[in-house]
Amino acid sequence: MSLPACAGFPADLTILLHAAVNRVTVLLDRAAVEMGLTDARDWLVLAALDDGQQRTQLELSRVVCVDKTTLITVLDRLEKQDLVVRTVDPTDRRVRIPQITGTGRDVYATFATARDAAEARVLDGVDGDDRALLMDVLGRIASTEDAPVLT
Amino acid sequence: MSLPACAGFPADLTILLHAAVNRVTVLLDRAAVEMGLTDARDWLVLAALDDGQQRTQLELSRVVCVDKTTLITVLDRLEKQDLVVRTVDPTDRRVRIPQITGTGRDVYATFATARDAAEARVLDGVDGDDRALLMDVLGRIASTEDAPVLT
DNA sequence: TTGAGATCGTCCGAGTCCAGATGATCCTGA
DNA sequence: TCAGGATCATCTGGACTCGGACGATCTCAA
Repeated sequence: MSLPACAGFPADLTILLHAAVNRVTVLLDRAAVEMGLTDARDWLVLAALDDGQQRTQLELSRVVCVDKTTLITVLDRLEKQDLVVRTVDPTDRRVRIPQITGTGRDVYATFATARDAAEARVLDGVDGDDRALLMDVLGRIASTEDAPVLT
Repeated sequence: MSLPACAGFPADLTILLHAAVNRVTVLLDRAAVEMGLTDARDWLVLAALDDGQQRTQLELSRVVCVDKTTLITVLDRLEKQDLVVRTVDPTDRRVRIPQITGTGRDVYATFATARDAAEARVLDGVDGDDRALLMDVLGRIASTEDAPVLT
């Protein structure tokens, strides 16, 4: 998942986005392995579970943008480390409700501070207003509707 | 490579970046396959070659953030489609200099307009100043120095 | 109650990725 | 000239990814 640092070339939104995401991913992967997680996906899942909302595995896979079959291996791993448990929904025995455990919450909390530090470093020199704008625009990009047809 | 659209959850720089990059990747993958390219990497490579600069394969792999062994398969594919040729550096017979062909340039040009359209749609409602700022900040994130040590 | 169809999590297999090994070639110093 | 080491592209083995198939379970209409 980690890639070499991108050298600069023709600046275009997509290319810059890729480069930026690679940059933070490298930092966060490093922070993740330092606390026993193997991947960025691990803490993404923990982050999604940390809000306490009950989600089915399928919903979870959509939320964290991880393929449902890949999510299984992530959950298997996290469950083996006692960071997560799969509970059975009493009203529907098909579905599993993954939930974060106490230790999972602890691990995620310490990771979150490392993550915030990494993000702060990466945003060094960008003032508050610009940060807010950045987040806003990114959020808007992320949530643009799918084009009905692409001619 | 394509992922389901990300539902919104705790907004954090990394998560938003991932979501945004997924969003544009979905759009661009679609545009790419419509003109016979299989992947985002295909046009990334074409984009890098389009500036006419002579690069060794290793340099190219660094520029487009693609593993050198994976780049080989990408170049094989592009070469088979006559979009690219591998020339041998006359001064160093070890290295190959991949170069974009005329048809490669044509394909990339038409793709570039599709890409610009997709990006424009995604940035709809963001005015010029904010766009410039976005690109600037992304560029700065992408080019932050590697931390010497992470304590 | 029963049957058809939808939806869940999981499994399987073909395809892909990438760290490390390999062979070809270059460079440098003796 | 030549040996030793560096650097290039490529190959290879083992791990990972993900579309499609599967069994279990639910829902709803008859």
